[in-house]
Formats: sequence, C-alpha cells, structure tokens
Amino acid sequence: MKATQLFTKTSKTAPGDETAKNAQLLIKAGFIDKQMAGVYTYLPLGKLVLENIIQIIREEINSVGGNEISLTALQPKDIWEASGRWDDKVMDVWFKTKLANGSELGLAPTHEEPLTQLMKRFINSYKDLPAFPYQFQIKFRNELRSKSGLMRGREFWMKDLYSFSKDQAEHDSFYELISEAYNRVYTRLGIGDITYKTFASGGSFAKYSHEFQTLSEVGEDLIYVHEGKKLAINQEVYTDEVLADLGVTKEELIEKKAVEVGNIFTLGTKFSDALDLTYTVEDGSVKKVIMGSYGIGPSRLMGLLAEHFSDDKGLVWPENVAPFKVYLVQIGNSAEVVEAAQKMYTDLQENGVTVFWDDRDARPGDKFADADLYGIPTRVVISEKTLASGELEVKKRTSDTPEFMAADALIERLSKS
RNA sequence: CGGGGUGUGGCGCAGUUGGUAGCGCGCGCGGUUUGGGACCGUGAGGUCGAAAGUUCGAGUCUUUUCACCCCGACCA
Repeated sequence: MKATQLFTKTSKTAPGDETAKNAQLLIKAGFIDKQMAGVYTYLPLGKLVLENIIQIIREEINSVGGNEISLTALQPKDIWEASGRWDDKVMDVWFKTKLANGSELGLAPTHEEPLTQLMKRFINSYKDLPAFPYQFQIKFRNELRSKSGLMRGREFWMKDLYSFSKDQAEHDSFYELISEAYNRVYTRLGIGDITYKTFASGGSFAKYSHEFQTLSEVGEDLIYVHEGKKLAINQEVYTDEVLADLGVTKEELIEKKAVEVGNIFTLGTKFSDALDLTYTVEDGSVKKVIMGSYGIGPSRLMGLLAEHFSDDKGLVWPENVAPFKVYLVQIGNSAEVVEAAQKMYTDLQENGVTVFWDDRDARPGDKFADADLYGIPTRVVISEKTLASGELEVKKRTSDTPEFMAADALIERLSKS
C-alpha cells in the first residue's frame, strides 16, 4: 500500500476520553476509531492487523479439523427459550429488538443454541461425529461497563468453535488437541511465553474449564502461576483441593494479573438435552451428543498486543500480525529516488513481502515518526545518500541502530522470514 | 447499577467577579525549507453535549437529561 492511497492519518495527540494505552495508541495511529463506549471501527491498518490475527487462528483451527461457517447475528427467541437463556435474569448481556411484525429478536452474544439447532440437520448417526464447526463473528454483549479500549467491548470479534462428539473419550481427545492448537496460536502471536493455560471452574459437566491467560498489568483476572509447569490457577478456583489435584503448593505459585485471551469449555449434554440433539449408535440406540465450546477474541488480542508491544514512540507489532512487514521511507522526490523506491516497492511485493511505501511529499521526520507509531517491524530508507552508497538503510522497529545492506540481501532476508 | 470525574472548531486544551468565544495541532493558499513530527505570512472553520430556567445579557448560575472516562459491583 502507498501512503498516498491511505485515507487515514496519524494524530500527535491521543484522544482525551481514552485512558487505556491500547486505545490511545491505536486511535493515534489511525488503526481504529471509537464509535461509542466499547464499540470501535476498524480502519484500514487496524483491519489488516485484525485479519492477520484471525488468519493465524483460522490456520490452527483448520489444522485440527475445524469447518469454518458464519452463523447469524440476529437470533429468534424460541431456541433460547428452549435452553432457558432468553431471560435477562439468566443472560444479562442481551441486546434485544423486534421485527417489524413484532417478533422478538436478540443480537447473538454467543452461539451455542443456533449451532446446536443447525447441527440437528446434519447429525443423525455416529458416522456423522465428531464435527467441529467454528466461525469468526462480531458478538454483541450489553456490558454494564465496557472498558480498557478493545479489551472489553460491547461489540467484539470472536472466534467461536463448538465440538460435537460421540462420547466423553472422543470429546476429551479433541479438547486436548484444541488446547495445543491454542498454544500454537499464542506462540505465533508472540505471547506464548507469557500465556498460561489456566484452570477455571468447569460448570456441571467437567471439574475444570481452561482459560488461556496472558500476563498483563491491565488484566482483569487474578491468577496463580506455576512457571515450572507452565500452568496457572484462576483465583476463582484457588483452593487447597485444586492445588492437591494439580500437585502444586502455594509456595510454588506467583500471583499475577492477566487477560483472558481464550477459553475452552466442556458443555456435556447441556445444549443437546435442551434442543434434543441426538444420534443413533451402532446398536440402534439413541444417545445425546457431547459438546464443547472454545473461544478466542481476536479484537481483545489486538488490544492486548497493542498494550504489550509498544513503547513511547508507538506500537511495536510482532512480525506475524504487523499490517506490513516493511515501511519503505522515500526521502526526497528526485526522479532517481522515486524510481528506486518504486522498484523496491515492486520487488518486495513480488517476493511476498508486504510493504507500506511512504510516498508522501512530507518531511523525513514525519515519515520516521509515523513508521514508529505504526509499529511496522522493518523500516527501509531510500534517499540520495543510500543511492550514492549503493546500500539501503534498514532498521528494525525494536532497534535504535540502522544497518546498511544491498537491496538483494534485504529482499533475500525478508522473503525468508 | 453505586461512587467520582469530564463534555468548548477535525484532535488536544484555555476561558478570570455572567457582558454574545481563544490557543496549539491539523487543514487551504503564498513563500523559504527538506535525514527525526520545520519556519514566515495569510485564510477557512465552533454558539460552547442537549433541553428548560434565572437574568437586560449565560460557555460561565440553577434544574433535568444525554454521552464519555475511572473505581467498584457484574461478567460462558
């Protein structure tokens, strides 16, 4: 993308009505815009980051057999009444509305009911199981108080996956697979080392559910971390019994604040009971399907990454989620410089390296400042100086000192990474 | 939902004892500049969140209301 084709621009001042670092930086950099409390627009650069996060999750979910779908946001009330979750006293985050004919509707805060209903059409026999449908969708939750920028919104992106299994063993095996897939997601996002599989309360069908908690001072959760075993315990189940279960002692645990970046949950037959989702076994008998649900919030992850990977100059995206790999700074407007920049822009793209070319008629300082604020991993400068020396100036966002290299060497390095 | 705070050009802010708004950034134009957010000149742009009230007169006072932020509660 060329800078002159991007309609957003950066701001020198952070918005006065945001105190969360992630929101301040993302708004200053023009990645997002606030529509109202807890509701944000994704602008071109922010959309690229969000899509990169989504794509990583998609690849890992597909690798364990996920089938991507897209359920509806508008929900009829009958199936939610069947599960008992239409009542505001049971599900207190509903946004409810009506059709023109008066029928009541809700904006989906989650999707167990509609998906269970849908799967009744496709699950009849043991031969149809297991099944792992999932989607990326905007969820609507009428939070009493949204806060912390992208971290807790009333409208937010969620990857929700549901598993449909024959029996507990099949369920348990997938549960383990998805747990590993989640770990791979966090590793690819650059937060694997500070993200812990955390034991949390399990509901009626399992002793525990598991959250994936990333250490952060802005976190809303309190967890007890065992660094050696790479696990943690949520404060809500921090009891002697649980400690004994996991074979750890209080002395080995460290209390930390963390952000919940994922959750995997055994549902058992809660929804297959409510909506009568059954299958026929080999012997002709009929059984209830065992379900699980698995969530990751891409938008919350984007907020967390902005919060975690940033400094006084702006964002510092990990390679895998950055909107572009390279920020190409063109200094000067001489024909030689423009031509060289154009060639580099084209060469990088032809080698699979995404690049943002700052072709604006602006001063170098403006371009450097934006390159830093955007948090693009690698900055490449082309100017009269670099043309004279025959080497490009290359600087990592995470480094203060540039290095100099020939164009070929740079392209080779970047196309490999 | 309880407590606290804040709403003034696109953004960030100021506005003294009430006398019909000002600064910085950004933006337009002219010029000088051009390796870390330049400078000079000039110009456009707001009726002060909304409504009602007090007053000769309200951004400044009163009431109501809406929105936003923070703390708490809540939170598949």
